[in-house]
Amino acid sequence: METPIIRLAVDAIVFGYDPLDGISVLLIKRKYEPFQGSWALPGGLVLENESLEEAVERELQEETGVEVDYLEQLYTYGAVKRDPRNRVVSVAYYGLVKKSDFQLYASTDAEDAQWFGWQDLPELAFDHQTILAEGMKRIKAKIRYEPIGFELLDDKFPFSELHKLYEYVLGEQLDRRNFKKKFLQLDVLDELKEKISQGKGRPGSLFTFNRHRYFSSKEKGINFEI
Amino acid sequence: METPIIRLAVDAIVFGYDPLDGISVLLIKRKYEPFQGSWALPGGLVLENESLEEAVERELQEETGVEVDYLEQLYTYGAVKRDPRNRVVSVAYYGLVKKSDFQLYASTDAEDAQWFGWQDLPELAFDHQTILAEGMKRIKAKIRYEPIGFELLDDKFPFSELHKLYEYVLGEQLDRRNFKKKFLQLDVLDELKEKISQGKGRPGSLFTFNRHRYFSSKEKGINFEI
DNA sequence: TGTATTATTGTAATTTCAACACAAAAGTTA
DNA sequence: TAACTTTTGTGTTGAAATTACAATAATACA
Repeated sequence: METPIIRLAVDAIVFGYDPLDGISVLLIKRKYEPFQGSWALPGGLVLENESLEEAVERELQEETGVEVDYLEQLYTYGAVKRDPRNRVVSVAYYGLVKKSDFQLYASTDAEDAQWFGWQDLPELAFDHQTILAEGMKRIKAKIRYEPIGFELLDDKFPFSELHKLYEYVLGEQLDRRNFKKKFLQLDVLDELKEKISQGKGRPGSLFTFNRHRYFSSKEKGINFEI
Repeated sequence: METPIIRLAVDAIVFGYDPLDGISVLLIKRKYEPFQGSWALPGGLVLENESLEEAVERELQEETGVEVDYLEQLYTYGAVKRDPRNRVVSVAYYGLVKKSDFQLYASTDAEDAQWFGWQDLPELAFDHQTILAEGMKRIKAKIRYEPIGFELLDDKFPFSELHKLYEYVLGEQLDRRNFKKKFLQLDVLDELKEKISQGKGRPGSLFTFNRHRYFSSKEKGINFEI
């Protein structure tokens, strides 16, 4: 029997955050058929001598100029007819970035690259709608038991920023006082002496995420949960 | 640029259960190089006109004669050198079966197929050790928030069986009374009039899992959690 | 200087949960 | 057939976590 010809691709959901607009998703406008002119997740074929993660990073760099701080595998989509022309199996990843860190540009296979508010997404090519829906589900679940939120914030941040981020991601209101109490109990934040004034109002202390304490308490089997 | 040649495979972790031995894993002994004679997860290359799930089911049937009741994707392994000879990316799945439902047989690419107690596993070929470790982690997490345990029990079962199963999978003691209280609160079990006597002791009622009630409460956003 | 705005801290009421005790219904023993 | 062992069924309780809610402090701005 001949080796079957199956092409292997990666697709990436990049969640970007900034304190004003909340969570956005990075999409590209396709330059070629199929689905020419449609919006789609960035991605492309995996090369023979690169790992899946390397493929994602390369494609993101080529198509949009973005480098992710955090990347995790989501799911692999293998329906026979998901690509109308060839058999393409795609491994989907999702990544997190601070939106302000990048200036988008489009090149190679993309005609355009743009952020879309996650309440306000266009129709997508292929089965990318499904992939994205799954990704949104995953990040909502994940942020409750892994401290991935810090990938989206500056190194030092006032508590209100963290609070706002969680409300954006989970799409619900969280009592400010209880949220803070709960989070501080996890003992993974350091409060700095510095205060920051954001416009008017009483200035808040800045906090940093203490990775070291997080990992050592994780080793001890204490698990993060919000 | 030429289309890269990457082979796509599937591997399956099959967890089998019976009330005496607890959880076991189905392994095959490899007939051919590489890793000839080693134990490995059942699996093989995906054909051009079948989905990933179909590939898993076909390979399991061919190599071991087992049909799974429940199948779920685990993770995709794509390190460049995970197969010493060619570039093979493998999508790993895990499945659940009642061990008593099958008589194992080996054929095609397998020299032998056998159940191994999950405390008592041999060395495995390729990166299958890693895959299996991930699978065990996943099932432990999953059984706490999805009612997958019922795939491993008979249609009607005394409560003690369910309790024992959870203790096997989680590897820890669970207070019988609290476990039962918690489980009944989920309101997905029906208690039958029938009793069953298992040796000595007071006979217990038989229960069944009410799929319908489970799915409709899931739709309402009520989530299962033990 | 007063007012609007945001941050910080506290506490009482409620809910949840783990630990435990005991009764009921069988088989086992003598 | 009575005493004992094993297993199931049901309930109680105290500690801990969660929730709801309000008063005070520190700044910007007019």
